[in-house]
Amino acid sequence: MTTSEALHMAEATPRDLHEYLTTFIKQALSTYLAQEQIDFAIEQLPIDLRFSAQASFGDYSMPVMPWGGKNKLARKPLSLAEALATILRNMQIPAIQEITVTAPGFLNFRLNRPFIGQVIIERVLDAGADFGQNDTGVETKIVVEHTNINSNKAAHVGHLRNSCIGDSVVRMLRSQGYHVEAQNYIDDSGVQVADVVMGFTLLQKGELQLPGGNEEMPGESFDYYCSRVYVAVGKAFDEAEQVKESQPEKLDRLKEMRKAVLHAIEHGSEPEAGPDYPLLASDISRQIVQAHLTTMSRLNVSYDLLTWESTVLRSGLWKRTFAMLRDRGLLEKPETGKAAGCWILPFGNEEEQVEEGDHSSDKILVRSDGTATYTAKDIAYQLWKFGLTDDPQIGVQFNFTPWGRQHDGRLLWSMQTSEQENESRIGEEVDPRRFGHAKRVINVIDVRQSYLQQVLYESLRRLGFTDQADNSTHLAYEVVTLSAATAERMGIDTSAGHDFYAMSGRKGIEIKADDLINASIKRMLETKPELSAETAAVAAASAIRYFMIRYNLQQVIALDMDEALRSNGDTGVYLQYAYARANSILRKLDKTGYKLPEKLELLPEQLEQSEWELLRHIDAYPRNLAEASAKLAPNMLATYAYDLASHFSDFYEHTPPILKETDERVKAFRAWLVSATVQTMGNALRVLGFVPLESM
RNA sequence: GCGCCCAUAGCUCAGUGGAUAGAGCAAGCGACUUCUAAUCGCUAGGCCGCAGGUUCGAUCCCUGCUGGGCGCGCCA
Repeated sequence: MTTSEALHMAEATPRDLHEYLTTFIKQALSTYLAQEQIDFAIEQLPIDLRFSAQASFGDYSMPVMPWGGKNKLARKPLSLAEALATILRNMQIPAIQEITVTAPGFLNFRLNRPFIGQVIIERVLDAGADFGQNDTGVETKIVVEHTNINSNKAAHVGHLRNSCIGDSVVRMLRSQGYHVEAQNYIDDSGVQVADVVMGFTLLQKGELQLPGGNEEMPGESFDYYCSRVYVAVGKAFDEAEQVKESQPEKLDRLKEMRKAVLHAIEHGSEPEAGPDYPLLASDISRQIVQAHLTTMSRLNVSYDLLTWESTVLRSGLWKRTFAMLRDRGLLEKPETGKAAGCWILPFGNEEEQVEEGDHSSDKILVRSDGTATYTAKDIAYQLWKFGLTDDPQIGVQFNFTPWGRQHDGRLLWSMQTSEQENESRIGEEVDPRRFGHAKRVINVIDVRQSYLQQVLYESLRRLGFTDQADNSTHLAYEVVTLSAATAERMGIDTSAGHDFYAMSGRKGIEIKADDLINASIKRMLETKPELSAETAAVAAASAIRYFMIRYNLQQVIALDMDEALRSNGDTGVYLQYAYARANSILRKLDKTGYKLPEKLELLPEQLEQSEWELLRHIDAYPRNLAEASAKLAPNMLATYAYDLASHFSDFYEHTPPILKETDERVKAFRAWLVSATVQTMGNALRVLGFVPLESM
């Protein structure tokens, strides 16, 4: 086999070893079926090719036991495997060195490693930054909604899990060619914002005291300050609740005020007297959102569009959606019972009458005071994401204005009502069809809102939008809690002896996102004091992003500070370190004046086990990325990247320094291999949302 | 009560209808005059929660049970 023949193979071969071997297995199988005169559809036989469990078996193995059954080929697995092995051997495939059969029916392939290695390296370096990219999703638009923090307080680590998952999913889908729009939906018209607005008003009247002082503390950011205000208002409610027997007027006053603020925010109208709540609320929200965006940018998270709950309301989108729901007879307005005077979406089974006091599964969309619930607004928003609100029956239009340029150069847009035109508009008209109009919508929201998401999709279904309902995905993830050790260190009562303790933003029991990031940067600098501030920040971001996505989405994370800040072992820092080491080799080679040969020459006849392991993991990147993306499972990609880094470390430790290599063929091969590793690692890290560090 | 999720090494977690269940941390031992030791090697550590069932084969699928978490609000 000459180099040119090998190159020709590279073009002719499918994208990876898996596909390459699968092709031959199918050929052999069809030969076998003809030989044995068996009439059976090959597609019915699963080809379960994988890395061999042990190196002694081979490089790739496949069980044929599932094919032997009575309703399949009705053959003994072992003899079936033997027969296939014979056929495959006769095919004289140059890339396959040896085919063996082991009990109870495995077909094992040992490959011609130098030959395969050459093809793999060639393929990676040809593709470059595109290695792993896929065009499956081209011309399909997906909206991914994530982050979604109430605009009333600082982000905490729970929000970080959301944004890290969301941003990783966005990047994975983009790697598969999808046109992805990342939307950050701001709940700026709910009770939480109202409470902070109340807090500011009460502070002004001198009716509220904040622990730590009523003013912003030196160096305190606005979102942190609002967190204190929010907690203080929550406490005021709690205290009023406790004395409601003796002083009922205290609680009544607070509730009255909250109601007034909520109404004002929802309608956006200026009050005839008293404070301008809507203006205050909008001012607070904008500042807090900017603070959240700054926090997220520290983790390299960015968005395409900000959407606002208040905009959904004030544009009339909810009103029109409500009319549509009502006109189609989907809503009810009970005159008695718990939901008297509300507009509800009925979900209860009419056959079995719910007992008084029992829970009803009906969902209230409009409260008896006429205000809309979160779910209601979310239905309208979901319709818009699919472009369904272009329907003349709804026909609500929005304006889109630039919010600002993000840290990565991506322009962030903000959705506004068509009346808000006078805000800083720059330049030309923006086609409103540019946003939304998705084929598929993915909502990254924690698992506690599963029922609400179901209601949402069921509403679409009842409106007749069944395709859209089917194309809506609730990407549910479990919450972040505090480990017992970390909770105890924060002064939380841990006498109950639980393994973990839930956070509570309302009570101020939480770890704030920026505090975690700052602590991580500090730890990086303690570990390696010579690091630049920028490198430490990137390493810290990698550590946190990795920590937030390495778990199954169904896994509750009990955040432990020691664990989250660790910078060795199975961490994001390890990935960066491996990448930096690989880059260092290339730098040093370059410094010594070494130039990689233009063409990849024949590889050494024998490859080290560590070289081979690294090669086949590189080869498997596109397949792993595609699978992780299809399953919306960032943790799968994290695991892949860790394995790759780990195999590189193994190679690094177990082969002599390339710089001192005297055998030119070996030196060239290893240099090429490091190059391919750098390319693959770098590509994977970017999909994970890391900024790859060439040195650290 | 009803519904959803989780249970794998001391701890935190991967894992797959298939061969001897894997990492990291912690513990013990060892490797820096050698391309970055934020690394690597070795040792030790497992009724894969329990009991049935399906299967040639189950840690994985099904049923029941136990323990834990979450949801069931005119909050979001």
